[in-house]
Amino acid sequence: MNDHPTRKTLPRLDESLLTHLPPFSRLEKRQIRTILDQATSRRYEAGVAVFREGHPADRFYMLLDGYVRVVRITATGEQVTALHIPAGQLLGIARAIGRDTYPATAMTATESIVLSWPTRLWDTFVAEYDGFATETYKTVGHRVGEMNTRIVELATQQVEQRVANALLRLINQTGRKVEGGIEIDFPITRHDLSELTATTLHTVSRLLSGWEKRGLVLSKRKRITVCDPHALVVLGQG
Amino acid sequence: MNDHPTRKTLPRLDESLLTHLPPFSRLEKRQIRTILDQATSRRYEAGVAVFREGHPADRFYMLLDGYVRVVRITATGEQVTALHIPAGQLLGIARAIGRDTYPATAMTATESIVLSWPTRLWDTFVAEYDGFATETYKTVGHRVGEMNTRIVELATQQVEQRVANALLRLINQTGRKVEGGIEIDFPITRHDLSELTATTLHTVSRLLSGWEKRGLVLSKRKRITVCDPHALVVLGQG
DNA sequence: GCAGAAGTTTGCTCCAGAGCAACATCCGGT
DNA sequence: ACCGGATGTTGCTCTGGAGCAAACTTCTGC
Repeated sequence: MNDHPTRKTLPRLDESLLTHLPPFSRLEKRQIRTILDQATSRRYEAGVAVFREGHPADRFYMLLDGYVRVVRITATGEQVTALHIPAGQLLGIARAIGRDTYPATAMTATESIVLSWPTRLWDTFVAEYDGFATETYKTVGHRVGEMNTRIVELATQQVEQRVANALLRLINQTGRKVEGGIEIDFPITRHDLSELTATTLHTVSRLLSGWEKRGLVLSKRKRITVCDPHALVVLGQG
Repeated sequence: MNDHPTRKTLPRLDESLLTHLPPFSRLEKRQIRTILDQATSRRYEAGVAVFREGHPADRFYMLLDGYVRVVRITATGEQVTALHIPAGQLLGIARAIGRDTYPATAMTATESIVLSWPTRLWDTFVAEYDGFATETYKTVGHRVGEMNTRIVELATQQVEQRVANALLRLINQTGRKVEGGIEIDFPITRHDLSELTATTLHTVSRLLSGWEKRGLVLSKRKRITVCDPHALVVLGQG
């Protein structure tokens, strides 16, 4: 029963799922209906792969709910997180950038709901649906910008700055207001953060302890709340 | 006379300049003629900016001859090289990824010849010229892949491995066979190499000295020849 | 041919942060 | 309630490579 990535062809997907998402926002109800009828809906639990680096890119995806980490795995088995993707974005769009295999692995960070379509529909989507291509390429552009930023950070900043910045980015993308600050909306371990900032979980742990003593953050197991974002910004600038 | 970036509207550009370059290779002579007639040709000396990060992306470019470094400049003024672009590739294609400013600065590494078009022609190119969009997005995809690799390298490898890999990439992209090995085809300083690998020129210098003693490379001022690529590959794996 | 600039080499010191180890804490399953 | 496996904390050591300083070499312009 608890089949790992659960495939569920839901009775009928509601159009409102897509109408407000940028790649589809300019479309008519009828078009969205067609798109949804071609989609496969699937629920993944936390920590499983949606697709894997190097595999043929036979589907593309829209993350409806949850969070996905885009990771690369090195020859020695270490994982490096390249990107976090929040709900409402396309992923696995290798086809858009002329690749026929996925350039990285996508792992769910939380339980997630994902729609997907076979890649052969890609060209149809681009041709038929007004604004789809443009919005997709904006996403690509945004991710290129993020990657650029990551490179600069890795190249020039100290660990403390990188971790501070990573935390800020996470609360920006996925922050949820709680009493006492802004909490990262999904479970994240010290180890996850260390993969995101290219350091060790030990160093992350030490930094968080230090910040907690100074009242900048509040952290429990797999949970981090930022109490003083501004102080983190200052740290992040170095 | 020696006006820094020299603008030269050459008497007439020859069609053969573009016919064998991927974004244009499927086009007819007549179409290429039109494209060339709309282009501005310009020569840049080494070490000048073609366009700058953050400026409005009002033109897109094709590098006909030379090499260009794509760099980002940090708040503290350090430069980080994100990418090297060899002749025959498009650059400054912010428009393709939905951006209206350039996400990075492009600096010539050597004297270079560049064609450019106003960005408002972009949509026309995409619509009218078969294969143009596809090939462009392949380029984007390739660069995304490179950036990903850079991130992984920065996150997991030691300096020696990074420098070895950078050298290998350079000779792959721009290597010229000479007696005794493969030489990087443009002048490159220890400092350039350090910006490419996120280290200091001192460390690069030490590494090169060491490798030279072991017969792996041969380096003069601004010139590096790789004598034993295979040994570098081994070093690069760590 | 000379002066100054640009690029390179090398020695020395120092420290951020990795690596290792040991322990503490929490959580889920039976 | 208990056990075992994740997860988190903290102390200690050690080292890669940054930072600084000084000298050397090669170019460029006058």
